[in-house]
Amino acid sequence: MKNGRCREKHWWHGKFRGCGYRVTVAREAILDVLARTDKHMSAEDIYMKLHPIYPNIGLTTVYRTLDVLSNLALIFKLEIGDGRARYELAESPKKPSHHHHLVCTGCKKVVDYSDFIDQEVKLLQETEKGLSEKYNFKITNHLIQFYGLCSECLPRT
Amino acid sequence: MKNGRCREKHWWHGKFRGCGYRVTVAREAILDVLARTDKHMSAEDIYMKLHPIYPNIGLTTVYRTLDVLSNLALIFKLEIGDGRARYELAESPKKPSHHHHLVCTGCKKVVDYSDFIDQEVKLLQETEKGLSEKYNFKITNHLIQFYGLCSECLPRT
DNA sequence: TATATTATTAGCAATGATTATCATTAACAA
DNA sequence: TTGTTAATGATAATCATTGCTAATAATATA
Repeated sequence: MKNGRCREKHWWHGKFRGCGYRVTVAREAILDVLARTDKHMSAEDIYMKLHPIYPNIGLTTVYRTLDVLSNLALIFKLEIGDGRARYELAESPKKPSHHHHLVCTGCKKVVDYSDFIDQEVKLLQETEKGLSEKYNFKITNHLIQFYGLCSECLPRT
Repeated sequence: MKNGRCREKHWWHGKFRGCGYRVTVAREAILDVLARTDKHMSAEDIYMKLHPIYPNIGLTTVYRTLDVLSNLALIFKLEIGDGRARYELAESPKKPSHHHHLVCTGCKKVVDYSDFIDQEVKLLQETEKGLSEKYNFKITNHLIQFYGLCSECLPRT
């Protein structure tokens, strides 16, 4: 059975090579960490998770690798307003492909949701079209996030 | 005729006092700068604008004041993803009361839009209600932003 | 109006996430 | 196996923002 731990070829190897990137231990390890969690981890979270197993992978490499993986669209960078970026795998069997985020401003936990996503996407498309024309923008991206307190943080306020 | 320059009492004086804040030159000057622009300015933008007139207002004070004004909900803090927060007056005759933002990733210009806002608000309310119940969150806020290139930045790519 | 109280401020140092530098190491094509 | 060159790790640098502290100014009170 396949898993992310062994060094056999994964589908993304082609994507790496096709873009002139090499397949390295650090890159596989970081992808692997993100593939094994449903959390939204910061660079340092990933570094800490990796360190016991790969003590020679530095924080700088984690940042650089996350940047590469972002550029390859293998992962998404997510800013939740606390000045520390989080990352999540772009495609995952665990999560719906198109989703938005619900962020707890207490513990910074992020929940993926895809409820109402069809209506959201529909409205987004209309809005995007309208805005493009009216303001003469080439729109490339959007961001929808809800902020609040989760059930664990709420009692603590 | 009233304007923001003279030191006569403004409606927000009550809000200041009611919350135990004092009305100071720096606070009025910063509110005034934000009231006179439709741009979305960073702390340093505001500092630079203020400096020729009030050379004794320091950058630290600008940050602190923006924080106070944010807490009083007189202004909104706006993060556009470049690590530098922008600020805008919460209520202004110049801009629609409820609006979202269209951000140019080239020059970081921010356009307020309120097109489609009614549908957006309606959907947001439904989504918020649904998410609150399903995930047991107390939702306090939301963020909708579109990103793209404005007509000036597009040709430069 | 003069004075006491205490919030506010300026200047500077410190923080903390992220990025640049550069000598060394490792992928991988041949 | 080896040469080329991308990738790495350690450290220093950056940059927006915040902490600190003595000095100042806004307001309450006499």
